[in-house]
Amino acid sequence: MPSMPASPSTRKDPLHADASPRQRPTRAEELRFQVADEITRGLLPPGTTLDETALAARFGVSRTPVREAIRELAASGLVDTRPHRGAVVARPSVERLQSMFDVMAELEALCAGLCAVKITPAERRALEALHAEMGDLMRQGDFLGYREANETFHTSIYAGSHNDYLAELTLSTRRRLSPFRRAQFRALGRLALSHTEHERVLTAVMRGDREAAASAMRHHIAIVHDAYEAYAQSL
Amino acid sequence: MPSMPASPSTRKDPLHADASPRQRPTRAEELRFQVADEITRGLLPPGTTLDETALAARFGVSRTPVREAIRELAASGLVDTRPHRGAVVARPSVERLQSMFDVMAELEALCAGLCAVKITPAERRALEALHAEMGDLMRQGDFLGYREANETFHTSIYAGSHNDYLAELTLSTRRRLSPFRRAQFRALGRLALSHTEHERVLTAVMRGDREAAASAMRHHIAIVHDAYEAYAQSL
DNA sequence: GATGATTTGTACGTATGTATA
DNA sequence: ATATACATACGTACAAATCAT
Repeated sequence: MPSMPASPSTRKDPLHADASPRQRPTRAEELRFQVADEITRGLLPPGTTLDETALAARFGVSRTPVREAIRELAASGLVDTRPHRGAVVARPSVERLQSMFDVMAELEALCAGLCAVKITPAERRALEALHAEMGDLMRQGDFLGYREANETFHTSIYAGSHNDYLAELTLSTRRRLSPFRRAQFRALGRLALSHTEHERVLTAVMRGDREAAASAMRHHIAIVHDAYEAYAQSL
Repeated sequence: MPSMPASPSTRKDPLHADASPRQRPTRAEELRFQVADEITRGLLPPGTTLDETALAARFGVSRTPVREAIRELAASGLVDTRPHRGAVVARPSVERLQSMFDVMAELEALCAGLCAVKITPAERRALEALHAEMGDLMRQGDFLGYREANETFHTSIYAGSHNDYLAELTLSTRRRLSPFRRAQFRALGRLALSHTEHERVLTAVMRGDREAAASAMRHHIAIVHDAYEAYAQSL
């Protein structure tokens, strides 16, 4: 009795670098995943209040799993909760956003640096192939495709660091920031610039040059950051 | 061990470095805080199973807030949960522990580096005073006192970075690692060495030398790490 | 500022899945 | 392997706090 179209066959999200060893998913877990996805995709913009009863009704479950999902989202930083006052999608101040971006740049740089030293031949090939593919997507002006591949590129760098904890921290930070990076690749110029930055990261990684890789990635993230400072103004 | 009933007067938490704006604490929040504290203090060693019913009975509440507290602890990484199979205090593998220490060193180094550049005069004075005090504690062989002051020293460095998000990440990582650093200052030699390392960090910070501060802190954390590698072996 | 409506927090009962004999 | 015991997951009812009037 699928009382709700809880999306049994939605498009499989390739954004699955979670730490939980997927057993049979419980309702609370599905909810958490679903809501987290909607937050990062921008369907639930920062500041949106998350009404327990409404969510429960929407997903055809009781409030209990909804509450647990919200708790977890709060612990992961995607939502803010205040006792007896409900939960809202996190809406960090401009200062905090700046902090997060600064840390993001350092974390990504650390990943890239470690990646340059620890990447395996197989990962190396995959990364090169992905970069080439992204070149095509860029030339075709396929913003959506590039955006998706870009996620894979970055998570591949995280994985290449061969430090699981670092990869988790970086991915978690990336997700927390994703609601504020929606308009990232709107212009073709941005896309080309991003690709050039990637190129620098990639060559440094391929050379095994840790410092250069870190530096190039730090620069790349800073560029990305500048791209939507305007958005932050609107807070 | 007086696992008293209801206990409406459990308000003795002097360990408040949390990010949430303290309203009236809810039961689930108190539980989370309490259990987190017991985990980091080593009273609930890694691998301990957290029985919902037992915890509920022990704290004189129903299972509902216990479950929510456990969920949050799981999201923060202090406990591991598997669907329908309960929760246990996190017991990372040696490899993962290594990952976490490596990241810890980098995060602390980043904090120290930023601190060197951004510290305020007031913070500067407080840090110097604290360091001097720790010198006394060391000479007196006051392990417990030093240990406590050491926490303050490090969190002061985090705060001095003036990057709230970085401070949170670093503190969170420190907490996750604390169950594995229990035997840290057992020998006087360790204590003296720690103090010398702090001295190097401090002078670099006072000089405003970002690179030196980061480097000194990275080295310090690596030392600390080596100090209880033996412990990790026992996993 | 007090009161009623609404929402969150907690207790408890039941169902379901896991572990053990 | 089947059945039994038990812990967890979920639903529902009620209490408490917030907010709207």
